[in-house]
Order: sequence, then C-alpha cells, then structure tokens
Amino acid sequence: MTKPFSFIDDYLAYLLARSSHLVSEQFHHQIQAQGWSTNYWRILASLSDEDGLTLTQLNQRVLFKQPTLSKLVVKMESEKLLIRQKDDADKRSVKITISPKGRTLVADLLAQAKAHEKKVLADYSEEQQQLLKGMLRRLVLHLQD
Amino acid sequence: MTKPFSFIDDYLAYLLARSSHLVSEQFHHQIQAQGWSTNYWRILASLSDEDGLTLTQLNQRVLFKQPTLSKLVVKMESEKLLIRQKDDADKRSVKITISPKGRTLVADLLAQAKAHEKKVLADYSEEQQQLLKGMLRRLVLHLQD
DNA sequence: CATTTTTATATGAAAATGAATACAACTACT
DNA sequence: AGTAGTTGTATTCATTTTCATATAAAAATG
Repeated sequence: MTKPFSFIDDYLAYLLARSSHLVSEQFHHQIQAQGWSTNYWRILASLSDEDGLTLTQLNQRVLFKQPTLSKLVVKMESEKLLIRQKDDADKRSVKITISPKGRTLVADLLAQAKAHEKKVLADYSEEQQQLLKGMLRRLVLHLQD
Repeated sequence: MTKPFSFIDDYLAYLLARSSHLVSEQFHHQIQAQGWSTNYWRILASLSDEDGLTLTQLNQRVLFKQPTLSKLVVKMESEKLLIRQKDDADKRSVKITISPKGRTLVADLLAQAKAHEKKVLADYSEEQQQLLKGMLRRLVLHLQD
C-alpha cells in the first residue's frame, strides 16, 4: 500500500493555507459587499479582545508587515474607527484603541463572523470542533517563539 | 465557568490564518535566503504533483488571483523554470509545464519542505499528524464547491 | 553619564497586487 | 450557420504592500 496523497494534499503548510483561504474567502466577500475592507475587519477583530494595544502588539496578532499596519491604522484613525495615542510610559509607542464608531462596527462584524463560522462548522459535532481548534491552538503555541 | 478563550483564539478563521502563517513563515525565510521567491515555490510545488496544468487549473491550487498568476508564470518562463504552450484542444488555454531547470529546483525545494515539515511536526505522533491533516483535508473538501 | 545598541513607529520609492476590461476562442441556442 | 453568452488568458491602471531607511526614544554598556 503506497501513499494515497499527492505532495500538496499531504503537506501541512498547504492544507493550512488552503483551508484558511477557503474559510476566509466567503466571509471576506460578505464584508466587502458591505463596503468594508478585510484588513479593517482583521484589525478590529484583533483589538476587540484586548483594546489599547501597541502597534507592535497588534501587529503580532494581525499578521501584517509593520509598515502596512502603520499606514492602515493611520487611515482608520482618519475615518474615526480607531484612536491612536502616544504611550506615556514609552513615548515611542502608539497605543491603539477602538473608537465608539469602531465599536459598533466591530460588534456587528463579530456577530456576522460567529454566524458564518457556525455555518462552516455545521457538519461538525461540538467535540470535533473543539478537537480541530485545539489542535490548531496547540500548533500556534508550539510555533510562536 | 465562562468561556476560556478570547474571540480570536476561538475563531476558526483566525486559528487557521495564524497557524498557516507561522508554519509557512520559517520555510519562506529559508527559501528567500536562497534567493527564491515564495511565489515561485508555491507554483512549482503545485505543479510538481501534476504537470501540464492549465493556468486556470493551476490557479485553483495556488490560491492567487488570476492576473497575479498570469504575470508570474510569464516571468518564470522567461527564467526557464516553466514552459508555456497553447493547448491544442482549446486554443485559449495555456498549458504549463515544469522545465528541466525547474525540475531540479523543485526537487531540491520539495526535499527541504518535507524536512521542514518533519521539524514542525516533531512533537506529534504519527496518529496525531494524520488526524490533523485529515481534519484539514475534510474541511477543504467541505468548502470547495 | 556619554556612547552604543536596540526598539517602536513612520515614510518614501519601488514592487506587487487586483479590479476592471479587452480579446480571442469556445459553447449553446435558434 | 449565425448570434449570444461564456470561458481562458492577458493587460492596464489604480491601489496596496513592502523594502529600506529615517527618526526618536529607551536600554545597555563601559
């Protein structure tokens, strides 16, 4: 009995990239149809858990290059979605907070995201969902140092 | 007992994006250190399993936008890594084949990729690896229609 | 503490990307 | 066959992203 899968279908990096792509794709369309950029969503979602992050801290969650995030954040501030303020403790740092306008937006998007995930995982039992997420969490923890 | 995870750490799309990012990151650095673009790697890897794909077919595996792939493929042909030829059956189509030069490159990169994956999954038992990959494969199948 | 090194963010020029579209070839329908 | 719609690829142009670097502040060093 030989290996049943082609390289690509047995290559973890590809399976992750592909599933990530597919899962996000639909939802990104949904967001874009409402006139929002997916970058905005990613930034707001990352801030939704823990507000007042530094640009660097935010950058670690949001998976952008630093100059990209820097510019996006300035732009989002100009659209009143975020507030940027110098950190008093370290005057190089910029602390980023969601504005009230941003909060209402992210609340809406979070609800949509949860609903979308529910659909994506509709065929999975609660145990399977936790198993999948748990394995991914473990992988992330394992790799991020 | 309340929910132990923040939104982001319990959101499948994020877990996938993050783990995908982390897994690929190191390997991409490794490739870039050798002077190769990660886009080239993705294209060559996708072709390694099944040569002579059409641009559209290749595009489905490689997760680029069509104009991006179109340009990359022309560029790679000019560097003698690929061969583009009109499909006789359908003269709109371009069939893409790996050149001999491309073959030696991809053989090298495939070996590196497998070695890298082995390191990434070093802490996982064979069963766990198959479980993880199986779940991802299932997710991909489930979503790609 | 003065000096060097490191860290946090911003910016400008250059490259990559993508939406829209053009164009050519194929398919379906009448 | 002729026409209308569809599909496969290339191209254009505006936007986005990134590399390289600047700047300023903090930390480390002697």
